[in-house]
Amino acid sequence: MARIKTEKNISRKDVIVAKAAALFREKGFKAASMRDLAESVGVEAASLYNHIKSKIELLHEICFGVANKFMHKMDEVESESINSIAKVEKLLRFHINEMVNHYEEVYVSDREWKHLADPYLSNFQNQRRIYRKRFAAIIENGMRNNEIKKIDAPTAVLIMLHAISGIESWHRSTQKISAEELEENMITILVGGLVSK
Amino acid sequence: MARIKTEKNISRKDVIVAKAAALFREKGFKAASMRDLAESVGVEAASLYNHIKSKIELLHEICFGVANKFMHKMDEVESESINSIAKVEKLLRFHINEMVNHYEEVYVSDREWKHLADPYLSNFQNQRRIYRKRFAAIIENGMRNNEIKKIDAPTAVLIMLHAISGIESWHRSTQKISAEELEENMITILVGGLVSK
DNA sequence: AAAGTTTGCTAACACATGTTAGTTGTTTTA
DNA sequence: TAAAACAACTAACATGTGTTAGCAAACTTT
Repeated sequence: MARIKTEKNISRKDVIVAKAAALFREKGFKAASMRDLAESVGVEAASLYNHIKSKIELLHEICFGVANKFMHKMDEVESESINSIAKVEKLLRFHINEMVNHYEEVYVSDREWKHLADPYLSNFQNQRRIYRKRFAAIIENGMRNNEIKKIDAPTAVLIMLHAISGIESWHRSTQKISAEELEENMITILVGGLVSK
Repeated sequence: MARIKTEKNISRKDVIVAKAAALFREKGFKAASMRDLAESVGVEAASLYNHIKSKIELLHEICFGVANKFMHKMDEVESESINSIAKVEKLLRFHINEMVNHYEEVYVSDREWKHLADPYLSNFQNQRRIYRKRFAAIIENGMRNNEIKKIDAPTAVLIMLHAISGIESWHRSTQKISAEELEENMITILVGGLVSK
């Protein structure tokens, strides 16, 4: 009857959520079973329910944890007094770093949110829509200032966000360039494609 | 006992595969049940097995159908006598068009391939790896000719391919710009981020 | 050390899943 | 039009799923 090990300020639930993120990332939400998760936590499946309400709750935790983090960053960046390109770059670097350092959660939030059920589903979709609108607004502002070439801002946002989700392939690959190189390369290409020359 | 309707040169199996692609795209491979598929085809679940061997076979058909199409295009483009940027642009336009016009299949092939089982899984992953290497080789060639700025080619490939998969969001969105505008915007940003100025 | 609380276990349930067997109806072929 | 092939149906099975009930062990508090 070995207990789930915890460290200071990390609840057993947190441990389960983290393991769930890794598992959902690997197999997908639907394909990952509670028995799989239990094994990875080192416990019987039923025991998980002493800490969580349901499987879907794990997905809530992951998705909204990520969504909130990005929304807060957006608040922060919007309120800074820097030009639009700099704002875009700051957001991109944040996305890249999150994708590199909190791969599992971000990936799951990105790819598995469709398995959420209402009202969480609508809520999540709303947050996403709003986030992208705010991102697009920054780009449109940059276009008005002639920092950014004339393009469709929502399309630019979509390209950038999805491009970053490509870091998945970087993680998977065996001969990785360093995280710093990756970041600089991505910024070069993505921001380079935006600036008006 | 209404039969599955077919047109000339389209087998009942083709109809099922197409419906499966739509369903897998909507719900994900694991979450889509054979009973769901049967309903969408207009038949009982067991009847599907007169035309297909298994659920996973449907995924094979979709994934390798898409993979082969892209590989053939790569053959074609590689053998053309045009500069590297033009090759990249041609490939990108092909990707964009496939994603716009054969959304379901391409999306499923992109997102659901991990549910393949060996030996198909390894085979598919191999094809992907090879495709990306060939794409990266074109970019590296462009760098040697000073058409393309000095960047990590595999990273550039990864950005471009994932950026295009963002067309998913375009499909989902209510106020779409036209497919032509979408294509031009994507090319502007992606190719613009590559060219050395 | 006793009492209370937390966390684990085993067993089981209800249900959804992919798939097969056997049969009946429908088209195509001879 | 009879025979052969095809494609649909109903019924069922085996398996895997998320989850609950009830109990035992291990911490925590008093």
